[in-house]
Amino acid sequence: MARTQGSHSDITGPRIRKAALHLFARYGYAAVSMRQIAAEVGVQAGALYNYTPDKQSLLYRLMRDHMEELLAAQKALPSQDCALDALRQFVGFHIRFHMQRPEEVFIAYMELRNLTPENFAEIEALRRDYEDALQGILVAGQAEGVFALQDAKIATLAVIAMLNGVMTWYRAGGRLSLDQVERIYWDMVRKAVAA
Amino acid sequence: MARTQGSHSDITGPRIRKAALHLFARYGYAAVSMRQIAAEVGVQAGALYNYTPDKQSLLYRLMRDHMEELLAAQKALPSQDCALDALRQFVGFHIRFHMQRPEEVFIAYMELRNLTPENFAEIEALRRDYEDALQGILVAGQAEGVFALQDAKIATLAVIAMLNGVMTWYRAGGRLSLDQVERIYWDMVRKAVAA
DNA sequence: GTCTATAAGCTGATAGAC
DNA sequence: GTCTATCAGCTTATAGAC
Repeated sequence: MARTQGSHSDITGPRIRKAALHLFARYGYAAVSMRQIAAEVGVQAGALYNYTPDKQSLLYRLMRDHMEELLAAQKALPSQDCALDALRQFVGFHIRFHMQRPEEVFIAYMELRNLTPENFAEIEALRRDYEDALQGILVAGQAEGVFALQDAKIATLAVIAMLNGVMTWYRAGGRLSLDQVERIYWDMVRKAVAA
Repeated sequence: MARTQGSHSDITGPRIRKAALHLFARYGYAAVSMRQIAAEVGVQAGALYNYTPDKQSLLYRLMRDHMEELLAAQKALPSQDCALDALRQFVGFHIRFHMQRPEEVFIAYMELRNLTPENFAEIEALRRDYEDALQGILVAGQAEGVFALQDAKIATLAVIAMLNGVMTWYRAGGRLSLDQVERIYWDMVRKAVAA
């Protein structure tokens, strides 16, 4: 990957973020050096600082971009006539969106503690926005009488935790197709919150 | 915490592991140095190597001790007459055991990738033993006709993922008591696997 | 925009004095 | 069993040549 001198501002930036994404996901933010990232891209370490002020900003940008994409995609979902349909849609969306970005998802919740307090607060706010979308569905379902929950906030966190569990074991080409996984989880979520 | 010379083999070892536990849980294995651990204990860095051959072994021992305690406690649970009672007991046990050891639990699943392949395989085997205990309950319940699951293995992982979610938000002295938390989760788990 | 060279400091681990 | 001193190598980030 060693390269000679030249000007590549358009492509080096994305390549740096992609290399950081792979390496952070695999070895963890703290265990990865700027030199490793540079080597993966094929530049010297000093060149990275034309694209990021420091290592922390690299991590923050990866996490912020991911959370903003997640929120934008969730907000773009078609509205549904009833809470049950909305929940089914949310479960399917959540599983598929996260399965398509396993590295971003892994980083987004493994590396929270490596953010500065300021950056952490911003990522947390985005995460709460996303949780609130699900909580809104659950509360609406309670009002409709189709869901029965002892505590809507905990139910929200429990559903997300259950769905995120997929990431720890699912591998494309394994025993189950994505459609099957989606059906299995939907069955459990539906029953868990049912009246 | 600075100390003068002396012989303390009986207490220094546990103190080192406790310091490593706190620091690894807070900052992550890769971000914590042997000097930081030594400073927390009140010895010089070189002294640590009387108790551990290296940093990796310190992490491995913390994780192995935790998993073995978890398995021993789970195996010591009184046997139940029916799968529903066994599942209720398992849910209560899991929540309470994990809430009492938030740092060990956090390390046990955040630092898996920092284990050597050999150590990782051993911890994974213990984790699988624990999952198998829950899976046995779910399969027994299916045979009894009280549970209905599309896939027992995924249901096992989903229930554990949901319960582990407690760790991310529960704080002692918060809005809910441990008993309430237990009841809320039991309600959702029970319904999720119900026939 | 990338390079080389460097600053200033930290890392895990070891050797030998006491 | 703990200390001090040390090794060899790594770290993030910057300065200045090209």
